[in-house]
Amino acid sequence: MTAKGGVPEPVPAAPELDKRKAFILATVVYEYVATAEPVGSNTLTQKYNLGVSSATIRNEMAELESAGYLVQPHTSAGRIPSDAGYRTYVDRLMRPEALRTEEKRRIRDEFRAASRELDDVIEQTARLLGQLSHNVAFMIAPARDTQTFRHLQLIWLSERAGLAIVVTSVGGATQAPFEHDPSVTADDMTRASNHLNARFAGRPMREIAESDVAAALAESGLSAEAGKTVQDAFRLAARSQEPPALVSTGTQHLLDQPEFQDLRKLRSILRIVEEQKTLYELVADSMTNDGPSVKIGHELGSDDMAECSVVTVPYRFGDGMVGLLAILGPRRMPYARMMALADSTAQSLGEHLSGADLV
Amino acid sequence: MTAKGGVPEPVPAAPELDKRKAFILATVVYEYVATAEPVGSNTLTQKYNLGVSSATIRNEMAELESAGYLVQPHTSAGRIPSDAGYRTYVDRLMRPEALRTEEKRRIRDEFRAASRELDDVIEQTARLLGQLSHNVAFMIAPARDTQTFRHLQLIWLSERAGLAIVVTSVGGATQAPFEHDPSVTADDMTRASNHLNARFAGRPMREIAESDVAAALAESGLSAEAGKTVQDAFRLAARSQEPPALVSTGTQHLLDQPEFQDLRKLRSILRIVEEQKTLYELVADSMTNDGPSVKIGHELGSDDMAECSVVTVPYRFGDGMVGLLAILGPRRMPYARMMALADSTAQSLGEHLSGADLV
DNA sequence: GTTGGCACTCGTCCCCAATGACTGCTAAAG
DNA sequence: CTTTAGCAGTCATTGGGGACGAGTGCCAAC
Repeated sequence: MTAKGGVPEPVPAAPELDKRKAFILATVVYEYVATAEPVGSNTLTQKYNLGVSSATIRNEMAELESAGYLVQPHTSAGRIPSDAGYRTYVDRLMRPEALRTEEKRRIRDEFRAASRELDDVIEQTARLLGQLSHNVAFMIAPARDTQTFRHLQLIWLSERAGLAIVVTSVGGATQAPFEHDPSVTADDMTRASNHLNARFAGRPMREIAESDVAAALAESGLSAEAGKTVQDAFRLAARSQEPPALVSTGTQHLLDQPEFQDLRKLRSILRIVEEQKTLYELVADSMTNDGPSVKIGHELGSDDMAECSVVTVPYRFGDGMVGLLAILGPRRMPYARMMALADSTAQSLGEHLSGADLV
Repeated sequence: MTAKGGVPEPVPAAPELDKRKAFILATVVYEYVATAEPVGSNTLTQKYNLGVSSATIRNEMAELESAGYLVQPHTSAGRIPSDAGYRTYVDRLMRPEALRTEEKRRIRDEFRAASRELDDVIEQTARLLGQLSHNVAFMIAPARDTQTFRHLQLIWLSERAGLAIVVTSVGGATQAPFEHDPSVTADDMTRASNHLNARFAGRPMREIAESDVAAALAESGLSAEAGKTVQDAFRLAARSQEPPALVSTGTQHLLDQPEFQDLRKLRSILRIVEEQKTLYELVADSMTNDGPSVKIGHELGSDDMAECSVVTVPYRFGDGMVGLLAILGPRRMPYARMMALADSTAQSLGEHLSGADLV
């Protein structure tokens, strides 16, 4: 009941699946992931030491199919896992994988030489993950509202117009232009922004409500006009870059996958990857999870992505900032390894970002 | 000697090609671009009114082949244009196309609603051009050194560290972190930066040499230490974002082209598009050209791109700022139309960017 | 210089038979 | 009640072979 050829498959407890069914399901997933060919009862008995004949396996597989874990591409083919099959495999059957110490070190080393600018780090991490996973990798920058407010700076470019710059704990500065009524003096506005800085510096952006800003400005004793202008400038600069930047790499790896030789499927996936908004929506909810999450096939909620899976891991750093790192590939992906890669990378990224005095 | 079916082809003067050869070459390019099928002598005599028999055309085509303008994919196929054939077509044979007024207006209208932030405008333009051209479109942001310096702002984030922000005429602000020796007071540095602002505001970045900055800081009478710190901060902030940002869209359109059904070709192209650096190098030299430029097949200097062509148009705005807009597609592309699209888009983009008070 | 005619090449298409990888079922054995 | 061997049946894949046809080059005649 242990694997003979290839990597051994574990046989964990699984409620409604008896031990043998669980082993068969796990082995079908493992074999299909490795070969991309539907798995038949003979392959199973020949490559793995099951102790029973192929006829028995056939019966078991038929039951696994009617229970929804396996499907047959066509009558005379072997079985491949369904979404539910993969799901069970990921949740309960597979042996979680840890990277070898050497691999972990290689990843950590990649960050040693990394840039100190958040945008660059994120882009470089995406490239690294694309290379390591041989899949599409993409990164979502930490949402603005998980960052800490540091400074609002008003820069005068002309009599009536200027640039408002909001500096947060990472991710550098975002800016928005503002104009102001001549009745408001630059001096007033500078004092108003100083007041805001004193009052809110070090606070997480999400805690700085519009009403608080208004109240703070009102109590500063400055004219309502000046307060209003500063408040508008602050809001615009704080809100820019939303939704957060998304960078993706490695689309060329999709072409290596036998399931994407069909160009129609490939095209719709490419379109979604390019249209960053859709991609963002597919995984945004995983940002609040802890550790690696997996979405398999239709779980992604898009027919175009039905043949894909996505592994995501949030990366955290500093004081509660959180972004998302993701691997997108065919549903038939080595989940344990992808999760380990993503997890280690998120870990190293988080350490790098926390340790550094980032821009 | 004029076209019968389809759009008529022009018959311009062409030194070593007599009128008939020129017409045949132009027609082969036109027909091949339209159908993606090698063009034979019969197709030509049937679809176009040549006044001679197919045998004569065969003789002419054989000569065009030995002169290097046409090639035969295999013995029993028609001819397709070579790089040189396309080149001659583009330079001397094709009738330049202008967009219909209605199309031009549609493009102009797209910009009416466009963002005021340069990065957003560039991204939106890339998407627009991808859609219009049904090809890959990419944009190179205006090089930093074509921009005008407006303001250097030092922001204090702690006792010894801060953020230097350089605001230029467009493209918003770029920033770099700096640290300073405690012996230098913040006040000194602020005065130093004020001095720089007074001295250089409104000057093109490329004219502000390191030595000028050093000289200006020296003559300001501030300590060498303060001057040095400010100079470093300025240099770093000014140099960030180099090479300029590149955004691309429309890779999915490549999949529609019959020449890229072969996934090997597709993969290497996708890799290059993703690796923005290579793409940048392929076309960077066209930035100084005036109006549309075309690079055909091997002219791109990359074997991987041998089946592609790129149409580029610089877009100019403000006081000498220049970026690049490009369409990348199969060598078999409707050059006149692509050039017209790119040109009109660059025009509208330039107008939008010049007219607006951009961030 | 042009043309019609002709033999020749060669990629494409389609049909069809052979193959073989599976299955499900059944009846017998454990 | 479970397991197994055996067997008939299904069906995608493969490869051969012939027909097709598009297109060429060449040549002799105009």
